[in-house]
Amino acid sequence: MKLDLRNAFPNFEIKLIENLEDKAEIKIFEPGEVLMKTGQYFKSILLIVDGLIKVYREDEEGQEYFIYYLQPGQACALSMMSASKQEKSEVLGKVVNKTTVIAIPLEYMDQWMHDYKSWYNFVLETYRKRFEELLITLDHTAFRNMDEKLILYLKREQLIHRTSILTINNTEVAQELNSSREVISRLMKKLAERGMIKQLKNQLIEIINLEY
Amino acid sequence: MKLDLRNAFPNFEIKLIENLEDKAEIKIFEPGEVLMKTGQYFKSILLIVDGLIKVYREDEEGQEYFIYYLQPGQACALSMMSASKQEKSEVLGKVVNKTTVIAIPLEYMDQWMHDYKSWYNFVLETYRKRFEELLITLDHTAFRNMDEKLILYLKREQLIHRTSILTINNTEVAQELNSSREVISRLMKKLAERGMIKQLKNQLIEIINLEY
DNA sequence: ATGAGATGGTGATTTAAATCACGGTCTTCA
DNA sequence: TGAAGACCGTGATTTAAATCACCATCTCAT
Repeated sequence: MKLDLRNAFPNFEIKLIENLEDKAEIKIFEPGEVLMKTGQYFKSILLIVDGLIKVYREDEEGQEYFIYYLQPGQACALSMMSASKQEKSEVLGKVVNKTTVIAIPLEYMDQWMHDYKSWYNFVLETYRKRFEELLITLDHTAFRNMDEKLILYLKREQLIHRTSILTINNTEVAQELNSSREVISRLMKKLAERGMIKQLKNQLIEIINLEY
Repeated sequence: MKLDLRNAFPNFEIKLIENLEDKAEIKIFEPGEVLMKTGQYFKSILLIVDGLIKVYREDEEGQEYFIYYLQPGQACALSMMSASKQEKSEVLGKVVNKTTVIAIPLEYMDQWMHDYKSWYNFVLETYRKRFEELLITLDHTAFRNMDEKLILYLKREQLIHRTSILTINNTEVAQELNSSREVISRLMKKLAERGMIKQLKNQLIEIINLEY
């Protein structure tokens, strides 16, 4: 099977792409599957070629708090950080859309950092991006009330799915925001009253305008 | 002035230490001073040789939410990540104890990654450590009630200062936990009732046992 | 078509936390 | 020494959110 790595990772050098095609194992995941589990050892670095991954932080009771998305051209930062030692995953990664990842044996991490400038830049950029996303998530969590968190959540969804019609399951949103279904239900109603969203049939909502 | 860099960074190669002594600018900060401001451009990578730094995330109203400490032998991860582009600081760093830092011009970052294995390891380890600390902070923020947050806060303080007698200012704790003085005051009283702490004179408390 | 299971809406109640209001106790320094 | 300023404690009230209770839909497989 031939992958279009150039498309997903346009900044990679030709040599690196060739090396990737040679060394990397291709894995396909279906929606709902788990890409990485909390506590699981990383055996390889994971690069997302296609699809969409949702990353969560879990607490002891199994509550799954949403932290960020991973998209094509991105990588699981934690799998990279574990390169040297045998480290466990600190997060849970669930497949949203059918996803193609390439898994690179950990030992190439350091070697390629040395050999390919584009890999070096990619790794540092990955760290920076994930760190910043985490800071933003922390902001939302620490400084915002639930109504604002919900609005920010909807904005993220709209942005990531590039559509103003979202399939939203209140129960799931509640879990991901560490709230409860009833609260989300009432807040959704308020957003609709404020004209920010329109509640359609089923589990569909239309985003009208999420700016206050 | 001669710095004991070997002591603060025991894993650095001799050559790297020599290079550091040559290239780095030494800066001394007094308690209360600001090491890095949110929005400020990084001109250099900051390594902590001695002292203690408290790092905060700020919201628009200037609320300062505590995220983690930086200690000798550690570095400001964000200053490293900004190495390539001109990036602004996302956090606020305040000096707790008189602190000595060495400031390294950004251009050496990439060069040394190439030249010194110990620098490479240090940078990756810094990223990993900060990322993990941020995840832990997020846990506390997302999953814990204020009483638990306070207990975790006190544990961190005890650990970092290596003493069971803490100088605690309720007003400040409230700000750092994004709560209010009154709430902290009442929770402290409860912790004292449960025998977990003892409230001494002034702003002193003694940690007895913070495990439930 | 119907009953099970998943989802959603909503009133009532409880709880955690924030806020208000006020008075007390230190420290300090002119 | 005594007034200002920085803390702290605590009752009362309000607010945001969680929880409880219950019923309404919707989906889907038999």
